Amino acid sequence: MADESAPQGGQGLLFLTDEHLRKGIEAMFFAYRGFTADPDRILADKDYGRAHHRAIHFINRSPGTTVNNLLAILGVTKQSLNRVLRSLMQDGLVESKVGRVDKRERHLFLTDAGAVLERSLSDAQRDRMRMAYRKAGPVAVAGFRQVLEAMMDEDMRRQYEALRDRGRN
Amino acid sequence: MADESAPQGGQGLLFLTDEHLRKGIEAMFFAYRGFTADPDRILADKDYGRAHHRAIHFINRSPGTTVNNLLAILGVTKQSLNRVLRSLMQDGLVESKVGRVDKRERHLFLTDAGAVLERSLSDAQRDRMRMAYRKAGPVAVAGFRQVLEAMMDEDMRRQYEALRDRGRN
DNA sequence: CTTGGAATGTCAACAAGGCTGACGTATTCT
DNA sequence: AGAATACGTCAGCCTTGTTGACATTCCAAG
Repeated sequence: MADESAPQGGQGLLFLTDEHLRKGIEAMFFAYRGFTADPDRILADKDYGRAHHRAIHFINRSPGTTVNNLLAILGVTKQSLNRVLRSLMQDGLVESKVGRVDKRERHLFLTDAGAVLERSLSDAQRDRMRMAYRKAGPVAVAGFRQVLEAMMDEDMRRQYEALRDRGRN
Repeated sequence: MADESAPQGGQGLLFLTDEHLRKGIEAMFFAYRGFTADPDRILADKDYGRAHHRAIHFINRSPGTTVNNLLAILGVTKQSLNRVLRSLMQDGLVESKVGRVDKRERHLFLTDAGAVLERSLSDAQRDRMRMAYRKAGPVAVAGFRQVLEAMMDEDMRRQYEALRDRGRN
């Protein structure tokens, strides 16, 4: 579908040469650094790291999510996540509530203070994203998303799309 | 330049909503996991990690580069890089030659064994990239690259483009 | 020519944040 | 009642980032 490679006159696969692919790999490497740079700067002052950011992001995204849920999304072990959650709860940025229907579950929420931090982090990251999007234009952005989605593993893509759906509530 | 936003009938900036930007952020997060997953698997067997991969990649890319040079590209401290280089040299994957003109400098090269490992790593990563590119098509790929480049910091972009040029030798 | 500063790279020690393994507790399911 | 699930925690390990201290080399000013 959408085979727009024809215009390149018989060389429709030029974009698949090793050289071209390597440039894509390096672009990914450098861009990811830019992608995380702004939140990292904010977090450095506060004794938090990227791990805290990820937890805060997805708790904000899906308030009331369970620990297990978060584990699956972040792709880390519960011991690792627990270390992060413990410090966030001690500092009053995240709170956990015992589940009403299943009391074994803990549902996670940002406190007001947590929401403030989340906002400052995501503002910084969105600003950069917005700049990049504006500079590249909507057609490029559509392509950007297409390639990223094609790069994910199957199970990652499922989680990514589940988030996309749930985003509406 | 290239303002192709017009076709969306007055809503040319729809792709800049917070919601849309957030999806881009999450796509970046999940895609990067996919991006590193294959080399990580290969390296796990060998007592090496992502840091080793990065060093090997850029030494292969620019043979004879100095430690300082590599430092700037990788964006880590020299002490951190040194640990990685030491183990790679002990294992005979990388060798360093004292500079002829400036004896303070060490010029880095992959050995044959190092080149073999590099090949297996970059093959794995390229395979995934190739799949994604093929699936998305050349137009999407062009957009992908445009957005990534717009996401980089100024100095990263310079390094990225310097690599691009030097790639021809 | 010497000497002091800058540049380059090495070694040591520490912290963050991954990991595995083992275990305890509360709750739910069969 | 017993097995399975969800969660928390302790202990210990590894990778990979950090800073600090130091050796070597080069270069330029005196």
